[in-house]
Amino acid sequence: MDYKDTLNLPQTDLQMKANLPRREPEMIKQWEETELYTKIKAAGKGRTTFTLHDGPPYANGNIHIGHALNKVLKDIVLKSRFMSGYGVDYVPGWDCHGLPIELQVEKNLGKKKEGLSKVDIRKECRDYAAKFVDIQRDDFKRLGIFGSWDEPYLTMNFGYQAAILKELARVSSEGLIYKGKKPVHWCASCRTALAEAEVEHADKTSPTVFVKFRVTEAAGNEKLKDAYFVIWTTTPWTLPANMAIAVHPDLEYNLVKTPAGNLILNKELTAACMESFGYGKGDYEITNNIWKGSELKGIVCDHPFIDRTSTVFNAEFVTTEAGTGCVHIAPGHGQDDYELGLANGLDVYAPVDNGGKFTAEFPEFQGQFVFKANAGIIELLKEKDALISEATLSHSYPHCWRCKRPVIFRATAQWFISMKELRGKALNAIGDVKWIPTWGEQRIRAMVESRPDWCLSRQRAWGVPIPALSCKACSTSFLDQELMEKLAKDFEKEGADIWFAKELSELLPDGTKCPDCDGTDFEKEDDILDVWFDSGVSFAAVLEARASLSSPADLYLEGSDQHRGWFQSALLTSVATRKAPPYKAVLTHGFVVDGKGKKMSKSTGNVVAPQKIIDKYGVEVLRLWVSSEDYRNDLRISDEIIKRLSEAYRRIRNTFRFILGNISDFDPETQSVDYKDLSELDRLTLHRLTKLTERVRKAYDDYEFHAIFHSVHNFCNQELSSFYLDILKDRLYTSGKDSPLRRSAQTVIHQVLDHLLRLMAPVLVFTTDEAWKLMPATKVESVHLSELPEPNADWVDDELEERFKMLLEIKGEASKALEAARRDKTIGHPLDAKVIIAATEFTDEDRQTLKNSETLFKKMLIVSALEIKDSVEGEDVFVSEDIKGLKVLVT
RNA sequence: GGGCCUGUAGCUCAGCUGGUUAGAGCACACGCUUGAUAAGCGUGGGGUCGAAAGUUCGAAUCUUUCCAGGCCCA
Repeated sequence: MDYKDTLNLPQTDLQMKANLPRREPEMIKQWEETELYTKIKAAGKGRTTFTLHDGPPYANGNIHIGHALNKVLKDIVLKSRFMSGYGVDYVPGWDCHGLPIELQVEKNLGKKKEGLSKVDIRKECRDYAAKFVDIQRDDFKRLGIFGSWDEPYLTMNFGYQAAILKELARVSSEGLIYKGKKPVHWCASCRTALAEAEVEHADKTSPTVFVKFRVTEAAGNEKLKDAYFVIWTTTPWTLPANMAIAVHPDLEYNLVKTPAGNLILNKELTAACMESFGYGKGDYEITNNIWKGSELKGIVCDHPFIDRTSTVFNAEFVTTEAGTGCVHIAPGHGQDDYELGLANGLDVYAPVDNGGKFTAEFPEFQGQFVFKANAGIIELLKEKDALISEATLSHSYPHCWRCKRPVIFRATAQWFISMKELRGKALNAIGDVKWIPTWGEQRIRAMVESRPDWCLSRQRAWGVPIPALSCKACSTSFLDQELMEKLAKDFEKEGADIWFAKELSELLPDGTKCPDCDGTDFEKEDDILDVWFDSGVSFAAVLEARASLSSPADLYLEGSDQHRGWFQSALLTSVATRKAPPYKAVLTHGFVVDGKGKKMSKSTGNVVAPQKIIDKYGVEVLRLWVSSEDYRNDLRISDEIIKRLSEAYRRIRNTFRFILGNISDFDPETQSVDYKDLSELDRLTLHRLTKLTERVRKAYDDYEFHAIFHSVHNFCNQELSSFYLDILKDRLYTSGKDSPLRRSAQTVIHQVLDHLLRLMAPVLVFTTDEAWKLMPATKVESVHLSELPEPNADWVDDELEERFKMLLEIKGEASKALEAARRDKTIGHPLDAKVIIAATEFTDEDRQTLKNSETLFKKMLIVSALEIKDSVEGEDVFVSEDIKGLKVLVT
């Protein structure tokens, strides 16, 4: 008879090789077939709900590693919250409207799009978005994420579109919406506004002019009287819209006597300007009159050719890179100009029409195309003796992506949400929210404090219309409350397309009147809403609309870029309409960067695709990566990191496997050994398991997921593999199958595995469930329907822990002695060794403790014999350096 | 250029309100084992805490500057 056959060797169906890429999809299928998620939802009924509201990704393109990170974090949160006793439902969402989809659709259509109506385009966009929702949904499900995948929320659903309009009406009824002007990129040939994404930069040749503005009110500064501020511009055609001059408050400006008069210029730029003006050394004189920009503020000049003044303001954006350090400001034709104008109450003036031609507001040039008018403007400047010099310049200039023609910057009418009243309320609301990490509060606070009014309107096709009316009689443009409310009901049934498809007469409630002139004849306006408004109001469209969710949400969880995105759009719309934030807590994570901490980009070629990791290692390893990193900072990913993680995964899996193999003949119901009958070593393990459970549960509660991975990984290595389990092997393999020694070991490792599986289930969704199903006598069909283990107070034994501390320290020293003996070839396997330990200088108490532990200590060292003596002598004695008076002899 | 954030061994992380020779796991090297074996065990080397200056009796831990990097703006 083979001696081997008498051993109780491990037996289990949990394979050492996980084969995750193949197994995971099978398990997902199995979960679907057994309707696991339905059961989770059902189990949560009647419990306190925990609502994590999903921020909708944009329905365009395949998922990248950032999506995977975000979704896995959410999944870990919800699984752990469910297992902590909350009712949860993960309702995934998609952001479906907006420019990127519309652009892509137009690109795909190519020439075919000529002749297509807005409604046709919208249909194409809807199909396109739906396609990517499907693609992304499959990818997300593959990540092992549980959720209501069959009932996601899509911002293009009719119900959602209706909700958007209802919320718009609600914001409007609060009196927060107004129509104003704002400069946008405008293509005069396509007669449309362009978004940033539609603008391409290319070289263009422009005329450049130096223009002088005569000072008329010197603010008490005599030296400046009749002097001239000189500005430089590459767009002479914007001069009719000049409203001001900007100087930098901290730069120095000097007065220069020249043939063209006394000129005020930035000091550093003076020499270069004189050269540009064609003045030789003797032609000008730089005076000692120097002012800081801040001292020039408030000076008033005359516009060179229009009967209007132009005031000097301070602006930080003024640079000395080119020009004169004095900047021509036309709030209707530039972003900086616009903001400066807004801050100082300047008119957003742009006397240019949709075709890029001057309007009747500037009669001298009415009907002239702006770029053609440049020459005429320059002539006019000459006539008025305002031109100092002119030249041409080739520079990078924005062009229309479609017609490739240069675009202009032009103020157009737009709808806004005013921040005037809202800002203070939003800032207050920020204080009511828990921000994780805490600095998130400072970040969003600073952004809300400084953000301009929210521009709601977009001149595009794919979105929810802003159903504004324009009165044919008096040209007043307005939002009608009744119309919006009626329309919202219609959207619910037929979708937002009807605004574009139907005649106004079919949509308008009876008796609609112009608020200004009581007129009854209107035109539809066809601006659509900024998509940030769409997703912003998801608390209304989703949380308030679904029974399984609650509002405000318990948590929003997104990347830190959303402080300026969704967190803000949701906050503003919610505060505007509900007087309260839409979330109780906001958690942000960093961005995924490469192994060196650099951002990923196609051009750098350092992009890590989740699909590649999944195919090679499995989702489980990707999830482990998410859980191993401190997501509050940026998260690094590289081949090395993933390789390390896959090794860590194997270690954890092997621990599961070893325990499973050794409890295959164990029935915890009938064969468990009482705690009081367990050995000290067993109880020490239960004590430490309890500590681990406490730590891990706290980490879940506090969203400190990386602490979970590190704690569990350490536990598997330190406590189990290299200590407890290593010692246990002898007991498990050689004791009688039903002996108390073996059963007590099984009692403990069964508990250990039961705890570990449940503690890790939110992270290692596949492996824990696979192992769970192989556990003896599990009553719950899936680990995901179980609960996180409670720390068992009866298992805590700090005194025991303290006692073992000394033994473990001595064990470390004994290991060194064994290692030395092994090196000398005195021994091979420790089980061949006999060890004598002498505690010569120990206190009597410690020596007694040690002597009492002789048997235990022999097991801990896994040696054939062990003796504790008062002294030991000989050449081969190992004398400890770390523990005074400790000697070890190995024979 | 501005706001916010980050920078501890090859990798991922600890290191509490400043206080003994900076820790863990993994990886690496060497060895043992072949009764967790595409496994297990042991021992060991490795960082002065991004850099500099400062505050302090004393700093990885506080301050300033600089460098590198990230997000959001300009």
